[in-house]
Amino acid sequence: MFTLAEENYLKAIFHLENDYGTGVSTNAIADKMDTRASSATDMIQKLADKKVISYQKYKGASLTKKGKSIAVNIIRKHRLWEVFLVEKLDFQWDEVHEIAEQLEHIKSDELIQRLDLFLGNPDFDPHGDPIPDKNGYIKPTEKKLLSKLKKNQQGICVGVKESSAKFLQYLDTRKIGIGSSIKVIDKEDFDQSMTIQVSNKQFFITKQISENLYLKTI
Amino acid sequence: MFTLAEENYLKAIFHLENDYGTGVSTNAIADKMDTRASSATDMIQKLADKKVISYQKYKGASLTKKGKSIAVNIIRKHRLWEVFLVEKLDFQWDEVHEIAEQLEHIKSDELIQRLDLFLGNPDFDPHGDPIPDKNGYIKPTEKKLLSKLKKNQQGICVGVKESSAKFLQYLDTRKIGIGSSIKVIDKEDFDQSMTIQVSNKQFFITKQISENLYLKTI
DNA sequence: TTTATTTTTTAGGCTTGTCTAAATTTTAAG
DNA sequence: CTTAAAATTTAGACAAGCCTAAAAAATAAA
Ligand SMILES: [Mn+2]
Ligand SMILES: [Mn+2]
Ligand SMILES: [Mn+2]
Ligand SMILES: [Mn+2]
Repeated sequence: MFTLAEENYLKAIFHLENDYGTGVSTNAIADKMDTRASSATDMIQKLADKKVISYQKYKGASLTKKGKSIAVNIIRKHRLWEVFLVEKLDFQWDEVHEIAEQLEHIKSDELIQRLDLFLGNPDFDPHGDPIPDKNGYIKPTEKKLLSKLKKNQQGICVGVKESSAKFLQYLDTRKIGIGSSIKVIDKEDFDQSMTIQVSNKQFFITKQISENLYLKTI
Repeated sequence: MFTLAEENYLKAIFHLENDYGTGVSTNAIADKMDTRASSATDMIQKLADKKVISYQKYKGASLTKKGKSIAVNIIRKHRLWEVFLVEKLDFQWDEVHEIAEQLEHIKSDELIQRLDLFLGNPDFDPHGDPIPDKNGYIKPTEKKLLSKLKKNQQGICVGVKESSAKFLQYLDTRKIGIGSSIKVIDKEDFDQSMTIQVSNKQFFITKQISENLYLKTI
């Protein structure tokens, strides 16, 4: 059985490997966990002892099959609970992450299986992130950052890269959400800023925004 | 803010004061928490420092107003989650306690308020225990142990004193649940055993059973 | 290819919550 | 009232997770 801290480290390593490739540095882990490098080293050594990561001194860490499976299961729980909070309890998408951070550690396979059923076996969480199935399989989806689109291209918003409350609230003010149709009206070469159209309204966004919105192009 | 361990001790002290009166002994607490007396003493001292119990060396502990309020809130959360598990996820009443023991520590007032609403502001949990309202008020209900009934008296089962999975499963085999109508057909003076009737079936129960079933007499 | 900088690990400490063993206090017996 | 037993507290230790400061290794610069 794994402690809350261990589970959080495994999840962090999973996301880091996902985002930046295999072999995660001590500093990267410490950064993500908001702890000191020495604390990260301690935990890395413990996780290596438990065979959930492979690790050689100074060479970074990678999840083993077992470690990955644990991490994915936590992510599955996190995302299912987020769906519950939004779909059943009417929370907004910017309010659910912190609560799901707690709920993801509740230990009961039966609970998650029943929750999944209760929610109608959803494929995505409120932020557009895919929900791994009970075997840990994550269906690959083709999605593209808005920043990669050229003038006159368009698509449907299917996810956010950043999912901080701040960013999500910004999107709310612009009426952008999962399912929104977005078209690039104009793109500035110099700073990658864009004018986009969202349901007959046009406005200006910076690169920082377009780099955090995933679209499915049509 | 209170740690998980602190919350569990507060809850234990609340239940002990409820069951056996004010001023709870170190041993009683250690017993309920399944720890050693020395560990209980450590925690008692910490909780006294935090002003959530009043305590004098060798004299036992009692919850302060603040401590009681924290304890009741945890119990509220526990019971609401139990309702959720049974009503929404179709768990049996003997399967929910352990999961609720975890869920009761999730920290979010908003979550509990919304959960309460989602469940239709239930008054009782699946074991017949009252759910404190958000101000910590517990509506007093008149209920009587089956063991107190005399021959030919009857009532409706409104709760269980013991709520171990074992006991609940025993009740299931006899088709006894919340709402069941129970009549005392015969009572043996010597050992307090009874013959009872539950929906046109009669059977024999020991004192140990009748002392753990709450009825509302009619 | 040395030297300087950055990254990582180690050493030693702290807090929480637990334990065993021993000391102390209270309560029960004689 | 004195002694024995039971309850409670204290002392000292340990694991988990974190920290700071210092040492060691890897990487970058000169
Ligand atoms: Mn989240
Ligand atoms: Mn999410
Ligand atoms: Mn319960
Ligand atoms: Mn209950």
